[in-house]
Amino acid sequence: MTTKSMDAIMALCKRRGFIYQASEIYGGINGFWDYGPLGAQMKKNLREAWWQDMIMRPAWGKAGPGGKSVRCVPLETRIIQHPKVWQASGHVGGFNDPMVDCRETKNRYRYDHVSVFVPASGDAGDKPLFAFMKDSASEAKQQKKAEKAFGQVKVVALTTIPVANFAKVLGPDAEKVGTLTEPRQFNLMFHTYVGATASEDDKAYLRPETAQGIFVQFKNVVDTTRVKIPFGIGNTGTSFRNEVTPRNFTFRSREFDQAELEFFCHPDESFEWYKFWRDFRMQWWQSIGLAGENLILREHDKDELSHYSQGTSDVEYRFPFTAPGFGELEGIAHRGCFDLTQHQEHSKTKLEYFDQEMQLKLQGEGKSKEEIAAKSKYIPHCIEPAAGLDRGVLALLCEAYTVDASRPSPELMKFHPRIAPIKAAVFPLVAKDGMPEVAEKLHAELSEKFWRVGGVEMDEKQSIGKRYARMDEAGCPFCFTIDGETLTGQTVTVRDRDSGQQQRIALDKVSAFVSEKLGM
RNA sequence: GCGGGUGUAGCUCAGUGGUAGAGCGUCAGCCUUCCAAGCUGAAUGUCGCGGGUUCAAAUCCCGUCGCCCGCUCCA
Repeated sequence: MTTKSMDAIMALCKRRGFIYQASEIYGGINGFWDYGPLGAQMKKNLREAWWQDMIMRPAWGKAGPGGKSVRCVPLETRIIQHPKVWQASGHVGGFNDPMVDCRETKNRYRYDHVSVFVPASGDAGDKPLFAFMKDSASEAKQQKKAEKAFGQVKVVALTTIPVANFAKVLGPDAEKVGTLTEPRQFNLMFHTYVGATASEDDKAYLRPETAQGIFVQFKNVVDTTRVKIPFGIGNTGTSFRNEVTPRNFTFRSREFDQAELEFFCHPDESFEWYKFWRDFRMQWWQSIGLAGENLILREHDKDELSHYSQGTSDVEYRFPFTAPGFGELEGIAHRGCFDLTQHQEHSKTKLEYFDQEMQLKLQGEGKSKEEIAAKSKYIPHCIEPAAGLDRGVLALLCEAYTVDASRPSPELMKFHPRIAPIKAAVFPLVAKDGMPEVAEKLHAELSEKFWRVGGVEMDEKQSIGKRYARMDEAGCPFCFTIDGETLTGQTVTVRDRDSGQQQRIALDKVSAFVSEKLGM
């Protein structure tokens, strides 16, 4: 396997209008990317495919565990939620830790975890202060040095030492003094202010994930839509994370779109549903063009799991910049009842589900009242397939990018027809002899039929080779050419993008041909 | 955040102090009966941005921003 050139992919994305740097004419802004005309359509196609296959006809109509039908409903929740949402979810608590870096060793430490040996008497004079991490190798080493320097020592927290005195501090693993940076906040959530006065009381966050909106509206959906467990709620939209290091083209962007499903089920069935969604999500990515060995499903090890999770898998793609490793496209997590329980506690609102079917079933089985009550009223467990749409687009771009030196136009994008932003193109072989008129008519017919799913192009300029080449880079799967035979025999050639092969089909069968290839 | 690299036309890049260039692409015309073909012509740049040195800066200096690579981080 040869690794594709990320530089070449990025150049093509710019050149053909898939992806532009955000705010480029102002010098760009780190971690943000815009989509050009082809990229915007392509990303829309990906989102539509997700919406169709996860909400409108979940899992392609497959039956779930126990032969149960899979029902999902859509939801659209806001980027800005009540700040308490993020306290309940754990995002506020988990990511507010100030850190200090060591310029010498490149180590990074939690500011409030660093301790320091100082002289028991107080004044260290011009001798250094010895920082260390409790229960690490640095503790004994620094203690020895400190006792040699001061005799009696005591331990204080680094937080008690003025930053101005950091110049005298010897970092835990450092050889030279004064290598620790001032403490810096690493808060992955974006802040904003709600209301024009923008005081601290108005502080709010831009969501770091779309999932919490689903949990927050879980009760409303249950109360107003007649859904019954098991069922899913899908939510797509933009999320924000202040990534420490945005890197690798759009892979780690600070603003990105997610497509998340929360599938709620009875705790006893949750593991079966987890496996169901895990396996389907893998098949789904394969179905839209990530069919090769670059896509893997990776089950997390036990020690990687969150404390509440009974299982997590990642769908991972081998990007050119991760190869030979893989990068995450989607995580499928068994989240237990963690999120609903958290929101129930923080909001003081009952988020239990009353399962009448379960009650009737248990009654029929003659179970005790206590058991029936316990088993038919519960906080549902939740399976979360959470996909990154921008990462999906990036993986599809990387997978599609192909260089074939034997072709007159070596670079082409082998998009799956469902994802391709341009679905078909119509060319008159030469711009005369009545061919443009026929082409225009066919173009109008195809546009009429397919405008909902993507572009249909018509091009009569320049040589036929250039026109094919342009469509290759845009990833258009089929080009139809009107030639002399069209005028006499009512047939056209259809050129397959990936093979360059042509076949003749009847002019009046072109529309049906495209429909079939698009699976419509 | 640290270290290294880099930034000139849409793309790839040349240009080491003295009039901003090439190839490709794009556009127009001609030609052209199937693969970036040929001919002619055209448009496109605050040389990433800001400051400084200089008679003169794409070029030297300082700062800054973006991108790439490595480290670090990544609920």
